[in-house]
Amino acid sequence: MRQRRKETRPQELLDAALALFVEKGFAATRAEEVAQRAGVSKGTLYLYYASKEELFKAMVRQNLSSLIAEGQAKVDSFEGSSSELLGLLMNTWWERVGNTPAAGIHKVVLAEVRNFPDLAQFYADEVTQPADRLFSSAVQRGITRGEFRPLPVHEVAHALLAPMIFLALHRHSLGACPVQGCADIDPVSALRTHLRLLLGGLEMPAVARLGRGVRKRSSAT
Amino acid sequence: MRQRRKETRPQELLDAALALFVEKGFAATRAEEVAQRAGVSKGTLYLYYASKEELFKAMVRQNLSSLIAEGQAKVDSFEGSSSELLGLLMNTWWERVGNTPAAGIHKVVLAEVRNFPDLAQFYADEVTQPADRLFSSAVQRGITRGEFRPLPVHEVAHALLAPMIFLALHRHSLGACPVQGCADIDPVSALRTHLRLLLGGLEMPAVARLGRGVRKRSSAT
DNA sequence: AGTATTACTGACCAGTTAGTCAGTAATATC
DNA sequence: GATATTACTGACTAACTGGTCAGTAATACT
Repeated sequence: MRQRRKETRPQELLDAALALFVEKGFAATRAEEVAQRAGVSKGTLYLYYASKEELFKAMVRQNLSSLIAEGQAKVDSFEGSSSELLGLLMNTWWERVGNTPAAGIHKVVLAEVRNFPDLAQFYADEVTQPADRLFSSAVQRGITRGEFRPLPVHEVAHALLAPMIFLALHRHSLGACPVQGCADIDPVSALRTHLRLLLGGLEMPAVARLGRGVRKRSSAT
Repeated sequence: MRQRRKETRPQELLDAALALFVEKGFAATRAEEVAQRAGVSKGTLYLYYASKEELFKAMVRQNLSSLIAEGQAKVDSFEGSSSELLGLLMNTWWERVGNTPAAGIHKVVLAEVRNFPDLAQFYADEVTQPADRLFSSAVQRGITRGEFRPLPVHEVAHALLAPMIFLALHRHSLGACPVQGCADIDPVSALRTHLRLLLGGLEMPAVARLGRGVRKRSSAT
């Protein structure tokens, strides 16, 4: 039985698109499949979105753009220590992105931007750069307040983000496959270990904070 | 002019396959394209490899399997400190994998295993698990010798590997696209910062090594 | 030179899919 | 109830691709 529900179609199509694009990738997902999952015909899909690519962009905006803005606001108004801020950011990211289907968007973009050049600029403007600003500003805050050593901000942000995103990528690729002999790691525990390791190298040594000079560490310069 | 060069065809096909699979992905690369790049016709490609999938597997073996075995040998026979070993491993990985087209293989697998389930088990057996063993054994060595804190080995290995692989992934996706306003980071410098951060959290504090008790660090447990 | 062997070719087959549009039926208006 | 509007449908088009195989030509052998 045919239904007319102009208001709810876009959202239903975006939900279907997220699930299928993440599972199968952009090119390998058929437009008709998205339509079917949303309970409409292919023609209806093209009534709401001009092309598969526009559907994808709309889906990215819905799932990532708002979250990043929210996180930036959190950084700008945070009151506690910068180590706590980093922990909060990481946990929030994991709950709101890493542990949801949205994390799979990274996988799709990573894999297919080179085949769809238009998506590159879109994703850089809409996701990559705002996310980088977000984490970099949190690190910069720690350095400015004398809590963190004066390391290169972007590189530290990279070291923070990379294992999280990597973990998320894994869950949507090899981690989602039934593979023998591959012991899965617990994400939450891994992130805790990761943060602990990084803070060890990032925080000012206690001695330096007391003004008694910097302890010589590893041979790395 | 037609040529008969039975001996060199497989290598030429593998080289072409690596370049094209990395650039365009597995599904999006046409068999005929690989053949053309190798200077033969599509029929010849199928003379040497039974299917596109077998071609891909052969290409992975050629480019990754030998390197991992070599690295494992290096770990097993290493003499210096474990921090130096980690530095050596990371630099070697970057020179031999991260900074070569081979790094792009990760991207392809990450993106497409779910559409080609056979590849999952293959890649886990041939690459993921050996590589994990390699890095884990280096971390375990440090813990056993009392140089590193007794943290979860696999999770530390993950924190080590992830930013490297992530960097390599980036160079073969968004990093390869002409995008406005995206300041690229210097890989070598980023890896140095990364190792420095991790060793900060990984190495035993100097006080503990002298047997004067463990200094309390961050609030993380 | 003539013959046998085989590396190589490319037209072809069967199967796929983004996007279109003429037509259908569910609602709104009178 | 009749008419107008429009959300929705699905057959269709045009273009593409993994894999095949009958045939071709380069080399090896006699």
